[in-house]
Amino acid sequence: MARTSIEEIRRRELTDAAYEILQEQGIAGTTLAKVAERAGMSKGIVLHYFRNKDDLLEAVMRLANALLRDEVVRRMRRAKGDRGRIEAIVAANFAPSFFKPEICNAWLSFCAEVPRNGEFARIQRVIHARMRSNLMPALRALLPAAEVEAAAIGITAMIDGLWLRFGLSLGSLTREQALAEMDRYLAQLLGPGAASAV
Amino acid sequence: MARTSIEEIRRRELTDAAYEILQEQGIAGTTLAKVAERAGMSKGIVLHYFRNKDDLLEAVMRLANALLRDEVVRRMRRAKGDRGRIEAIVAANFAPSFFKPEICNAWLSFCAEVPRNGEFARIQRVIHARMRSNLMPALRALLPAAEVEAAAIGITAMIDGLWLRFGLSLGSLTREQALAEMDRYLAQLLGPGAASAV
DNA sequence: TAATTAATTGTCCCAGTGGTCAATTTATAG
DNA sequence: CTATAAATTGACCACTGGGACAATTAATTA
Repeated sequence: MARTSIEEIRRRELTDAAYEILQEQGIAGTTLAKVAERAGMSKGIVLHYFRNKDDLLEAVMRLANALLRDEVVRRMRRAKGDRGRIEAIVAANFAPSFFKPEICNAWLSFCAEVPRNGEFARIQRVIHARMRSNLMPALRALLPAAEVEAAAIGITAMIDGLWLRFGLSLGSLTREQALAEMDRYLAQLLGPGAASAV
Repeated sequence: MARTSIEEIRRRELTDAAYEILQEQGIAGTTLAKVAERAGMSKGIVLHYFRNKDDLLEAVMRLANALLRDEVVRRMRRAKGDRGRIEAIVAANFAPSFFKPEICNAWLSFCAEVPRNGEFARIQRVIHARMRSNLMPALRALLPAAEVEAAAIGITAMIDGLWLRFGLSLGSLTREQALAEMDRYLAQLLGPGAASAV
């Protein structure tokens, strides 16, 4: 059993609480006091475990990022073949446990601050880079070299676009529609493939 | 010559100033004091012409929206044929005067608040609805009925996704790449068409 | 048990914010 | 020129939020 220090536990509890509040209330609404209350602790403790508010928010984004990364990894392990790997990546991004309006809102709040927060920007770059490096090998195996780059951009853009629309227009875009749209796009790009398991 | 009241002038000056600050500093950074200073007025005057901060921000979003709408209208007028109309809509969304990181940041700040601001949500719905109603007639003329809906979602998602990526990953995605990506997508969707003029 | 360290609390502070308002300046009209 | 209305200012207020910190409590260790 892994030894878990109090510090690790508290940081995780506070990060979880902050993630919840962020989803509900956005960055401005994510107040140290609210986070502390949600976590059932005093406000003072928050700044005992995090240098400042930005530090806490960074932890939140790393958490959200890790959650997505794990989902992708889990599905890629099960995937068969290059096409299967790409479908796994897509499916992970639209997994029911992630593809929720509240989570989209959290990402959106985060993205909106990227231009003014160097560390946020760094995390963002890491996320993009990972997505890309997950996609590329399979795309290289499936497409002529000249098309690989454009395909990678296209897939990520389509994912992001559907997320955005999903998060904003409550109810007017369903998860099923989003998945169908991705399938359709992949079919155009890579030719018809097996129906992806959800 | 249209009679322009002082009130109209001031509101526009303040809205312009707020739009600038929003692009640079996000919603939280868009302070009444900063807006007033940028517009060369006193802080008091801002709340003389706008009920409150949200009211001002709404005006900003309506301005940004109007700027995009005008660009779309202008290009659609020049467009020939259904395919041309769709290309015009796309081209408008990527026009050099709009497709700028700062403007993307402003939109992002706005989108991030949509879930918590009813009026923002309303404006957002209007924008989506207009985009859709611009697209639909041409798509209906070009595609089998069963594909129209998915095509509309796909095009808007691709546009949004490219915008998002463009705004966030400074420099790693160029306007040219984004346009190429859209052309490619439209070609897949509607078959090869004339190279769209920029 | 005593001493030391770690965890946690609650208070205090201060800068900054949106918002109000009476006072003042400027324009308009009689 | 005067009176009235409109435009504009700047001082002021209440409040909130992030952050600092001394004090307290709980846990460890000797």
